[in-house]
Amino acid sequence: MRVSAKADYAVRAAVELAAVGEDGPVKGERLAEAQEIPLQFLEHILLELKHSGIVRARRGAKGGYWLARPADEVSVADVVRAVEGPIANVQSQPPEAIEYRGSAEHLQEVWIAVRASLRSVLEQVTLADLASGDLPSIVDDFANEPDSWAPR
Amino acid sequence: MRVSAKADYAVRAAVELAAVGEDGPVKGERLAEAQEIPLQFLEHILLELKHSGIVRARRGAKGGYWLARPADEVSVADVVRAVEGPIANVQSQPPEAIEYRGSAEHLQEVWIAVRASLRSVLEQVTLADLASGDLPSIVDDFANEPDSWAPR
DNA sequence: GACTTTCCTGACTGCCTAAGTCAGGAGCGC
DNA sequence: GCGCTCCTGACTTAGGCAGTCAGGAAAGTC
Repeated sequence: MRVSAKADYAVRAAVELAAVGEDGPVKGERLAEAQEIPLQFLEHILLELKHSGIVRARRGAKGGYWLARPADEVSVADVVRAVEGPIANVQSQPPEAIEYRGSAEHLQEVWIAVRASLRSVLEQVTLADLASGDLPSIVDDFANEPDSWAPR
Repeated sequence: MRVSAKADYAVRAAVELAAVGEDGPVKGERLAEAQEIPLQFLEHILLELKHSGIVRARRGAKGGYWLARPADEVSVADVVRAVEGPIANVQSQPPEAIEYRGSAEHLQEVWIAVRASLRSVLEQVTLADLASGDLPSIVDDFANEPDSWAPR
């Protein structure tokens, strides 16, 4: 139930690209500096983002990275899945594939609900939302509840 | 963003205890068989549950484990936290402790919302709910949406 | 066409966690 | 005191996480 450094980095780099917009390719070094991410590690991440079609790249002078699609068509879930694989797996299996015995029978529905609730946030928020700071209401609602900020 | 085997086992064992109710202590071996969990591993897990006050135990003949509190006062979140630690940490830090620079500034609110949405499910569901199969509406609502069952 | 720049890729590392197993010790009830 | 059951630490094996290193391949520049 934790978010890896890789996923965090990937989203931050993608938002940075969204913020730059159409102003030509951005080189890895600049992304790394802007978000304080180790350059070599970031390049591996950007490669994965490229392989899953979220980002494009060109080499050489004037080269760099840019978003393959408009920023409002890329969700945080897309980015996280690209580097971490399926969201909310249980024991490396998707929740719908698990069978529970006896009194734990209904646990499956709980894991399904967990995954759905994660999706309801991550699939709603786009890179454009993040770059503009104008977040969807579901995020605002949760974030405005003081209890959400309490550690536990 | 995945649920460990340990957390899954812990919840299943706890539900089993909830289902048995007041009928005296249940031995580890029986829990292990009922839920098909490796016995030795399960005993380590039960020990952790004991240390965090969710379960009690007695040794010797007629010994075994039972819930320390009524089943409707123990949430799935309690059990998961007991074995996995804080839910939804980012890079091993709670989301409220992270500072983001530049265009990623609002990412913090997204992680906060992610955690809050997880809590809204996991803290709502109790062991009693699971044992009876009568799940809270938030779980039902998510589980009844066909899209929630689609892999992705 | 050489040179520089930037991405692309695989191999490697060190550390940590996950998912267990093994062996023995300690308390409880009879 | 004997058997049962929990309790605990040490150990293992595999794999993932978070990077680093070294070199190669395309794109643009002079």
